[in-house]
Amino acid sequence: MNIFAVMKTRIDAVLGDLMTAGKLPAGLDLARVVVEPPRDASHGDISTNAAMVLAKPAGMAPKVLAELIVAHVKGVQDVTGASVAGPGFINIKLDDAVWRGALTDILKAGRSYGDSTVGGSEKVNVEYVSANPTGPMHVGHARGAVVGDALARLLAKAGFAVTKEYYINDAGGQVDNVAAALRMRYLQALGRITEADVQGALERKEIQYGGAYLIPVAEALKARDGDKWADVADAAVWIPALREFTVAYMMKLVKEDLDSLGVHHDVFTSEKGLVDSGKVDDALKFLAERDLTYTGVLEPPKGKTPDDWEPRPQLLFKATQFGDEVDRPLRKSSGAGTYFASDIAYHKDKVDRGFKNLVNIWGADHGGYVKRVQAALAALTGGEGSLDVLLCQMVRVLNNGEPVKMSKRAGTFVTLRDLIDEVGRDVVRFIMLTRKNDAPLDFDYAKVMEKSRENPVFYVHYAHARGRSVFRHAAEMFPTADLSDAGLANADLTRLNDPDELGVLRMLAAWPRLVEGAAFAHEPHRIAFYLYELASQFHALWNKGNDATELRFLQAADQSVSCARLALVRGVGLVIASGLTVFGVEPLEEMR
RNA sequence: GCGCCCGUAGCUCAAUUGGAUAGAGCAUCUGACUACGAAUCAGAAGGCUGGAGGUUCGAGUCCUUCCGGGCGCGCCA
Repeated sequence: MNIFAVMKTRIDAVLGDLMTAGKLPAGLDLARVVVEPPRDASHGDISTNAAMVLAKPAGMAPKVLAELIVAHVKGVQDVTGASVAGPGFINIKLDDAVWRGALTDILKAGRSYGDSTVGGSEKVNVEYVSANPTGPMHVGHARGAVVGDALARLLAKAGFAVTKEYYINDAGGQVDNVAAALRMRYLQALGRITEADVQGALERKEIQYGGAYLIPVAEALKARDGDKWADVADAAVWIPALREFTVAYMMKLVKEDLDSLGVHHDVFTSEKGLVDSGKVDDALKFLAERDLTYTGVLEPPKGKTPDDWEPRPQLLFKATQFGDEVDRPLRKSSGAGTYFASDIAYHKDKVDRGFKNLVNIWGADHGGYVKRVQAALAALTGGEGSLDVLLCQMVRVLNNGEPVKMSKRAGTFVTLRDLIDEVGRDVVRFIMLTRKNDAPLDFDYAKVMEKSRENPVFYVHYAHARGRSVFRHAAEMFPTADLSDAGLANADLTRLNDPDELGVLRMLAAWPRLVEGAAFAHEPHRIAFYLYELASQFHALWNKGNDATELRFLQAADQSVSCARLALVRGVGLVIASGLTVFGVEPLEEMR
C-alpha cells in the first residue's frame, strides 16, 4: 500500500466535496495535484501543492484557498494536523499509527512489500543486451544486461506484465566477417597455417576478427567436422556453414555469460529468422501500402561529405514524417535489405505480439539510431506505441584509479567474465546500478571491494547483516519469544516512539512510492540510492544506542519494547531485501 | 557543420520529474568503542547548479542562445 497514493485519493475527495458544496468552482482538474513527502521532514509527514495548482483556475489567492482546504483536510482519516506554509503548501501531519501500520504491512508482505498494481498488468517489452554473436561479452554488455534485467524486475514489481527479449544480429556482414576469421583459426587448428599467418591476415585487414577466443570455436568445429571445410573454396558454401556454427557457439557463450550474471531472457529473436520467414518483406510492404516508402537519393551528410560520395537511388522510409531529420534507407543500392529494415520488421513483430510499450537498452554509441526506430514504431502503430530507449554510457574499469585494459581472454577489452571473476556477480550487478544509465560509470575493482561507507554495496549489505546479528542475539536473550515475522507483527508497536525510530518507519513507508516512481521513470538506479539512504538511517539509529543504552534494540528487562524494535529491524531488513531482489542480489546474513 | 546526451561543493554523485533553506560520500577539521559487529556514528566547514536571457505562484529541472565535454553522422551492425 502506498500511503501517499491513499492520501491523494482522500484529498481529492475533500476537493470534490468542496466543489459539490459550491465552495470551489465545479470541474477543477485535479491531475496536477501532487501528494508527496516534503523534502524537509520538519514540514510534516506529507505535503500537497493543491492550493497553488488550483489557485488560478479557482480564481482564488493560493493562501486563501490553502486555508480553506486545510480546514477541511483536518477532518480526514489519519490526519492529526494541517497547516499552510510558504507560498501555499499544505503540510499535513499524520497519526504515528499510520507509520506503525506500514511496519505491520511489511512484516506480513515480506520481500514482496512494495509490490504494486499500478502497472495494471499492461504488457511491456524490455529488449536488452542484444550483443552481436561475434565474440565474448564485455563490460559494456554487462551494464546493459544489468540495467535491462533490473528494469524488467522493477516493472514487474510495479505490476506490469514484462517480457524480456534479446535480438540476435545474425544476418549481416559482421557475422560473415567472423565466419571468415573462424576459417583462419580453423585452418590453423588443422595445422594448415600458423599463428603468424593469422596475425598477418589481421594486419592486412583481410579479416576483422582474430581474437584468441576463436581458437576454441575452431577446435570445436574441427572436432565436429574434421577437415570437411578446409578445401572448400566456394565462399557461398563455407561462409553460411561457418557462420551458423559460430553464431550457435557464440550464443551458447553469451547465454552462459548471462547466466553467470543471473540474467535470463524470455524471448530470443533471430534477425536471420525474420529475413528467412519473409517478415522483413512483409514489414516493407506494410509501410509501402501506407505510402511511407519511396525510391530516392539521399543528400550527403552536411559538413562531412565522404570522399567516395556518389548519389545512388535506393528504397527509403519517410522517417521525416515522424520527427526524424532525414528519410532512412530500407534497401541498399544493391537491393539487399538494411539493418534498419530488419529492425523495423523486429519491432513490427513486437507490436504484432501485442506490445505497445517498448523499452530498449542500447549502448550510447547507438544514440543516433533512436529517432529513426521511434519514427518506425510511430509509423507501425499509428502513433499508439511508445518506445523508450535507455542509452548506457561507457564503463571505465579501474583498479585503484588505474585503468584496466587487458583481458586474459579477449586481449583488448575487459570481458564480463573478467568482472565476475574479479569481484563476484552481486557486486557487478549492484555497482552497475549506482548511476543513471546516461552517466558514465567508473568501476574500480579496489573500491567496489572496499569495506567502508564509500562502497554502497558493502554499506547496504552491512546494514542487513547487522540487523540479522541483532536477531541472533535476541534468540538467546528471549528464548521463548516468537521472533518470526508473523510473531513480530503482533508486537506492541506503540512502543516505537523515539523520533529516529519513527523516521526510519517513514522511510520504510516511502518504499512503495519509490518503486512506482522508479518504474514509471525507467530509472532502476533510484533503488540503489534509496537503499543507501535507508542503510544510513539504520546505522545512525544503531549508533544512537552506543551512547543512550536505553535506545538499544534489545532490552533484556523489557521484552515488549525489544520485540517492537526487532519488528523495526526486521522491517528494515525486509525492505533492503525487497530492493536487492529488484537488483537480483541476495542480502547477506553476516559478513565476517 | 548537424543531431543526441551531459555540465551541480576541491573530487565522485543525489535532488521525490516544476516545489519550500540544492543534499550525501570522499578529502579537511573536531568528537564517540572493556562493542545489540566502531567494517559504524555525531558535528564543523564547503555552492551565483558552466554563462546570459525567457516561461510562472515557484526553475538544477522546461524554452532560446552561447561556452565546455562525450557519442554519432549515406547503403556497417
